Amino acid sequence: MAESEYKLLLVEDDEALRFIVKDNLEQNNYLVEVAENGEIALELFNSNIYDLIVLDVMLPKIDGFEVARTIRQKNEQVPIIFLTARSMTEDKITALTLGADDYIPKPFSMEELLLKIKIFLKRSQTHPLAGSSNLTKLISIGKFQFHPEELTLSFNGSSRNLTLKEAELIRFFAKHPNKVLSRNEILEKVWGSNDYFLGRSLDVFISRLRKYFSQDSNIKITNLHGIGFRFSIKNEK
Amino acid sequence: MAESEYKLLLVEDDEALRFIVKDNLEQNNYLVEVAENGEIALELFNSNIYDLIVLDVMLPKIDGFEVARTIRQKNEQVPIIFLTARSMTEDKITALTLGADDYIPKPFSMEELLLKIKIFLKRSQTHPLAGSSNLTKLISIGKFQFHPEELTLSFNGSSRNLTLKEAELIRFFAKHPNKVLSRNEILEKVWGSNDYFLGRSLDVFISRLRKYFSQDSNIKITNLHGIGFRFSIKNEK
DNA sequence: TAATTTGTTAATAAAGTGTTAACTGCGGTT
DNA sequence: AACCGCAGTTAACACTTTATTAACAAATTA
Repeated sequence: MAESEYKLLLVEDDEALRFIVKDNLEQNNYLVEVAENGEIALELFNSNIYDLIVLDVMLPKIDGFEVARTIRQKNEQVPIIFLTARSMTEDKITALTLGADDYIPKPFSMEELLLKIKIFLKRSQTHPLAGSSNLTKLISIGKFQFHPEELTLSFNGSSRNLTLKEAELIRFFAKHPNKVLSRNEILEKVWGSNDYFLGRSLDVFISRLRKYFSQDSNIKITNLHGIGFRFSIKNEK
Repeated sequence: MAESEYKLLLVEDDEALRFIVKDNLEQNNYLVEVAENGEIALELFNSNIYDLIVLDVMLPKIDGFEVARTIRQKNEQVPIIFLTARSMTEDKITALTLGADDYIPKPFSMEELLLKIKIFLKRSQTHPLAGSSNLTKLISIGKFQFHPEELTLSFNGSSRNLTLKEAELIRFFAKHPNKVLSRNEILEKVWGSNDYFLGRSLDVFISRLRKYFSQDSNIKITNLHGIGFRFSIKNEK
């Protein structure tokens, strides 16, 4: 298995490079989603939880800094690694290196990128929600708004409190929408271990989440007999 | 005998090289299918199950990266070994060198290729369905689309749910189309063991699959009395 | 034709799931 | 220290889904 469970967002416009870097990151057990421009990047960021963002500065339309600024309004912590051209002016580079973020000049080696990613992820490990990820304040799930920090799930003005495990399970599902997740995978990642009774516990939580999300018929938790579950979000038109 | 069980796809436009490499791989007990360009490669990939892909980067029409990207959309795990020309730009090569995928600069030695293949196959153990490894998201079987992860078989817009065993059996057949498979082989690979009653169980499943595939007269499961079965797909013109 | 193998449907047994409620352990209160 | 409230686990029970076994018909082989 060897799952790192970390989810990264890679923003890069050059197609070949994007493919190679994505592929390499995946081979190193990161979950990677890609955006080829700033708009798509922000869209993705709004409805997903990422542990780290790799961001090319030179992008069509909205440039990398602009994207970073917008991201920072919603999330002050998620590490951002900028991919910069060699031609960057001194002041911009120094501005970058001061914060928690970092930069890598092109052309770069995968070793270098992997190493920096590793360092950042290690550093940003401390937070209340056990598991792995860094805190995004708000995640949209269908008609709902999920606040991992607040442990709330709100919809249509009203808000419901969640327990820690409920929140972690929702977060895990939100991280892998529309994907078949094995019982084993869920238990390992959310509960940390896996035995018969925890499996039943999972069923109890599933049952509860179904109730919570029942107001939005586009959100479903489907069981695949003998395998696991799929948290699916149909985006309506 | 000496069946390696591993099935490879070799994509290479140079005819002589293609022939030599294929021959060499076969000498080493790999099942090898070849494609001379990206289009054919993708076509083959759509209706076959491969354990590893050897992919020339320089191809007519669609280049190797483009092929790889398309493959990765459907299968995140299958190892890809790139054959690259020396002329590649620095950053792309360095980006490649680290991941689980690999590259081999031309000209290369067969030893080198064989060694890398061996390493990759060992690492990416081809697992049963439930373990979700090297799963292609979608495999075309005649008019049908088979989704191993989702456990569905769809055709003409409508989709039917499969059980785990049904899916495993279909997957096994799909990997060895038009080949005679002994009862023993099927039972060992799909059921894990072999006794009289499991044999009868297999017959029940065969019967069911025949029903599922009956809408496409080009797909047949033929019994060879006293021997086993052949899952055959006639490609229409 | 007799024996064996296969095709098919139905019956049975086994495993997995959905749900509610009871239990357990723990931190915080009185 | 006894009590409370709560989150998470375990228990219980009904129910669903799946795989295996049984039963019998049909086909094949010797």
